[in-house]
Amino acid sequence: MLKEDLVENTKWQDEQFLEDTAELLKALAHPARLKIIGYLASGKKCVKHIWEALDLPQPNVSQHLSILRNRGILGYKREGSIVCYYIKDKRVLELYKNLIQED
Amino acid sequence: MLKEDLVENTKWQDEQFLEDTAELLKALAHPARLKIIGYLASGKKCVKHIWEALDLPQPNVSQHLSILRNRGILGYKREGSIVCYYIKDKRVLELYKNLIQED
DNA sequence: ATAATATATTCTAATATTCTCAAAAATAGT
DNA sequence: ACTATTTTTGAGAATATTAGAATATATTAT
Repeated sequence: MLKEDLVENTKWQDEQFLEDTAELLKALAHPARLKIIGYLASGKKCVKHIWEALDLPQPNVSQHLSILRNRGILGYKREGSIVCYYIKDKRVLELYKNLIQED
Repeated sequence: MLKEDLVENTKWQDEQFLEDTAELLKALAHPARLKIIGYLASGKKCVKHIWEALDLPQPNVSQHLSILRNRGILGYKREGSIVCYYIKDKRVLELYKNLIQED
């Protein structure tokens, strides 16, 4: 993206974009939810593995998963008695990559 | 960034990274503050121009500016009787570019 | 049907965020 | 010093978010 594009860009005038983007960022703006994203960045994982790996109480993780799921950030698939989550929103993966960049 | 890097990446285990990043995202996760970032993306602007351009009450904008300033996202410079703000944190500009990308 | 395992939902108390309005600083010009 | 302009700060109520406990649901095996 060129600097000119940024100067001429008028996305910030689009209230719908602002609201949607703020919602997206709000969903990500929590240590536990970022942790979930980071853990899922390497691929689909089931709920039990998630809360065990993250060392957080199961209901708490479940709440955060539902927030991320409801905002369309995560997708899930039931596989028998277990449920596996994955990052559905590609933009979020890009954002996360951006965030872990050292600079 | 290669996919392997994402698989092997362990940033999500770094509690300090999680907290700092969540703070950063929380600061951005508001329509008015995103609007400010978008407006400033094209360069330094003074406060009056900001709240006029954004069509928001002046004290409200000032509060949002102080949030962004206190988190080190914005810098400012007094020029006589007016104060001008600019995006200081380069990561935020990168993030914003990422967010306005159509996909 | 019952038990065991895996996951989700609901409620509550504590805390944080948000907006609005009023008042207070800071600066410049007269 | 007085006034106008610009910007910041504070108090208040309204709303939202959070963790944690208790409970509920779904699936599988016996």
